[in-house]
Amino acid sequence: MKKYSIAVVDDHSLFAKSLTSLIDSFNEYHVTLHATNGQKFIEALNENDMPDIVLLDINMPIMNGIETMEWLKENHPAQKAIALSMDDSEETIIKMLRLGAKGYLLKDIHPEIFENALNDVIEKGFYYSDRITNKLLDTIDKKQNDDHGIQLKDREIEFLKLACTEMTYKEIAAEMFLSPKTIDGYRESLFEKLDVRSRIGLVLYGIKNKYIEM
Amino acid sequence: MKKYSIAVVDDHSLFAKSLTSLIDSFNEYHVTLHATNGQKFIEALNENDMPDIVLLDINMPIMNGIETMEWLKENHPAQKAIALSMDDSEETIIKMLRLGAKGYLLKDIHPEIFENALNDVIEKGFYYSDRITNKLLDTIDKKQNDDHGIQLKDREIEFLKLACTEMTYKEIAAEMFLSPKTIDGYRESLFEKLDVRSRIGLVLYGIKNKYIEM
DNA sequence: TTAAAAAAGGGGAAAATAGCCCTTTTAATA
DNA sequence: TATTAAAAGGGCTATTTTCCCCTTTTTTAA
Repeated sequence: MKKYSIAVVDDHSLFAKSLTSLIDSFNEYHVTLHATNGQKFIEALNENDMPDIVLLDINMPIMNGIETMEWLKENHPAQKAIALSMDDSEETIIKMLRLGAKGYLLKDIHPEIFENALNDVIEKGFYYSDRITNKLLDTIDKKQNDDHGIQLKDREIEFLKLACTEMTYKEIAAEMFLSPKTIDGYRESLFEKLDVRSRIGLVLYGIKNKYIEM
Repeated sequence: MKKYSIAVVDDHSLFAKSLTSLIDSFNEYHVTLHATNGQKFIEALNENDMPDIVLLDINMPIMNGIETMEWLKENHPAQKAIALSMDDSEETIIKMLRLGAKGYLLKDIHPEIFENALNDVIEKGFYYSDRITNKLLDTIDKKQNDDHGIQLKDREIEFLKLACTEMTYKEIAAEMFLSPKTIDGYRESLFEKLDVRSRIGLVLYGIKNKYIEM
């Protein structure tokens, strides 16, 4: 019986190695490739012998899971990949699924369910857990209007960055060569767009989404 | 040859199971006990047959690694335990080592080094990695700077955390069962202490100094 | 035990922030 | 070119934040 081949792309060596042991203990699977980031994964790929499933961690140095998924979509659109992450933020999940991930597993999943997930992806082409589905439903409720993700314009981003400092809006207006009233417009429109109710909310959003470095 | 026994205490089932596979593949070690939190670990312990090493995750529901370590120190002071965590915050490391952990491993450690660490703990009684040592040195530097200034009291920290949300001060006062005027006192005193001029400054300070997780 | 300090609370006012509805200017494109 | 959408700006008001100076209560330490 031919075993299905799995590639493990994860920078947490201990986890990756351990996961490999586990997968190799399954009857129908074995790990044929291991890389610590997307870049190394791509370099190690043999175009003529692609793995049946790629297990892709999201947070990795150099080339992360999202970038790797983008590359896969571009270069090997038929490649099956499952995102495997600690990160259950809606935004990340959506990004990965949009890019064609066949499933999104949280790292605290039970080993038996993990094996089921592999089976499902091989047999049915996808695996979506309850938890991920619920996360998505939450997201739909929260922001059904911006279904292509929140795109901030350059000028808005500039304002957001300044709003994340101790400057008053008046000072920000001077800095941006705009009237305080215009700044007030940016503020209102961002409050609406980002679903926050105070400047603190802007700051938290800015930091969470890496518009400002700490 | 007798194998050394290892207990794995970790709520991330997939990781725990995988790690078990890995350890069982080592010549000198095998996993004899697995629990998903400290409570279950303690219940499962056989007083007459303690494991040679306990691998203890920090972040777990119900009873976390620190609490479990406290219990071990109290009840089995000779028990060897290694903290195993994603969390490389100085505070946590220090807490665990003070409680008698024989080592502190980050989950992205290399499998070979992991085996070495187990060997060291068995043979020498401890294992400290470069990275952890450096973290501790960093902390010593920081503490020295803090000495003539910034150490926040519990109640101040509680306030700071709430100030880093979209709550108004009035709402924070209600949350902390204090008068808004008292909250105003905390605010003024923190502004002074942290050298900031607006609530935004508090938020930035709180995030920079990891009083709140993002 | 008593003095000092820290924590809790208050009055009042100026500045900043937030919410709503509106007009003018500029840019985009059909 | 005419139409439209977006960007910039204004007026007004309510709430929140910030600041300064003050009293009472509780803890801490000499």
